[in-house]
Amino acid sequence: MTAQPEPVSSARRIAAPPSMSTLAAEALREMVLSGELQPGDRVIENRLTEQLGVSRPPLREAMRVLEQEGLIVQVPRKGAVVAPVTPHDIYEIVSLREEIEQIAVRLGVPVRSQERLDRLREAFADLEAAAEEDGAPGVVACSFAFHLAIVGLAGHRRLEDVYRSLSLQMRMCMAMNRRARAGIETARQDAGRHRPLMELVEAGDVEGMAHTLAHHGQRTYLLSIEDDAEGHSPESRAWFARIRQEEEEAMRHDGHH
Amino acid sequence: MTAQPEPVSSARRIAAPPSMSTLAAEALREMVLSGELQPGDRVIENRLTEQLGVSRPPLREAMRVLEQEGLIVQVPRKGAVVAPVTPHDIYEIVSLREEIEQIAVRLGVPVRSQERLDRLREAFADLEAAAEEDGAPGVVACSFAFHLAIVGLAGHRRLEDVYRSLSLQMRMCMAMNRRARAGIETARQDAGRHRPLMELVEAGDVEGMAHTLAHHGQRTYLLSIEDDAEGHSPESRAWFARIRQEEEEAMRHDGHH
DNA sequence: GAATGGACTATTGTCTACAAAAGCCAGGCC
DNA sequence: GGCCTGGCTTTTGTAGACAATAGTCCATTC
Repeated sequence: MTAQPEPVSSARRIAAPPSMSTLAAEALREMVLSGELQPGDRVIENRLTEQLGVSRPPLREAMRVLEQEGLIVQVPRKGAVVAPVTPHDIYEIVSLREEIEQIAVRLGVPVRSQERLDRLREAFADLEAAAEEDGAPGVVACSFAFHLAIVGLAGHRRLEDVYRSLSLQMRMCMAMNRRARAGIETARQDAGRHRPLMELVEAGDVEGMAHTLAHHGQRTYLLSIEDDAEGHSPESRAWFARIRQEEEEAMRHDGHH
Repeated sequence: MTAQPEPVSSARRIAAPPSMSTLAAEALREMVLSGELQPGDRVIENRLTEQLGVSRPPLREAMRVLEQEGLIVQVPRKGAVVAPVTPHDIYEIVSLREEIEQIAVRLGVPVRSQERLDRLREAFADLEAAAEEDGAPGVVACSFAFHLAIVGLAGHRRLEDVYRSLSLQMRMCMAMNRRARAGIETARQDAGRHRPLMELVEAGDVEGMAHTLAHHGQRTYLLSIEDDAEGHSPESRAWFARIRQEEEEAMRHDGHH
């Protein structure tokens, strides 16, 4: 308490020196999310080391992280592939993601933490800016960031981590080539729905939030998937049927108004 | 078909050749769960390599996995420590764990998948056997396995993975020396409460399951923590207060009956 | 006597090299 | 002609060594 030998405390916090393994993880993640690597593609270690300019050990650590995030799967002596996604997987990802949103608004909206609200407002501003300027995939990232900030209202790190992981997986699904257009289109449609969400947050309307999120736009992208008969489970089939019905009802409602 | 140089085809499926990194992860996880390593303890790589008999690269991969599981935290150039747990962390772990149980029974109990029910019955049998035979920590592991099997009814891999991770963190908390006794004691108390749960599952009573799980015994162990003023957040404080009140009410109810 | 500077040690981050297993292709045998 | 079998290639798993950084301790100085 007598003397602090290091007065560089305020700027220090931000400057975290990123290790090679962390950088490799980010790069690999980006490759998956951008669609450069598609579900089912093999992930060869040697191939990537020269591509990313790192050695194999850090790359392997990065792959272990991606595996935990659900973006790739590793089979012990056979190698790794980008996680294939079946309709059942879509069901798991989206249903759990919605459940977590519900939990988060229930926990977080009533608290009204200024710090977290500011973070959300910032994400909202970014989203609106991105929606106006470029019609590019930047909107997708901002949309996910906005939703993440909503979940962040709860101040529940573990809840947020799970949500982040699921969002990554959902983005990976959207990057599958045949769906890509639908994904971006969905994001554009959603852009208009974010303002009502923001207003509900400001008003502290938990019920409204829960209801709006449950019928939020990112679902519409699911309708492009249903046809695939392969990889359905009984649960996923029933769930898709329910979603489709709800969406049709919502669209009919929109048409009538 | 002429001659099988390796007639071990049926047993093969089970015998997945575990790599050193996997073994290291299991060993390290066991050290944390048993309390040999306690929250806050530093995890030195060299120290562990000679202890576990593996080299550093696989050990580092193992640590990355444990980090994702929430059992250790790594700071870039400073090293790793066993994840410290504050009351707020306890709040996060237990509250999310309960939410997931609720989701799981809602999704899983009505399905009545024979395969998953058999798995649950097996876990229940193991638990009862362990409860009768040894009064040791084997009961704790079986109790967690039983709960995991309940969540498994949903057939929702991602839900199950999150639950598994949270259970590991909860076991780690229980391994903190001052709470250890309370943890095991709790497990013993719980043993008697598992049969009703099992019966509700067999009866397909979703509401009953949800209610019983919400007031299930593993909460009682939380009462031994509340005093710690350090590391509370507003959310955790309110939550602990609510739990304590509910538990007192339940105990009073038990006393009156 | 206390604070500051520097050197040292301990520890992490990374790379190259080696060993083993799995898949593949060609050649031979039935 | 088809299938097995042998070796070869590719790829993964692991080890040991080197480089760089952060923390620590001691000596020196005010």
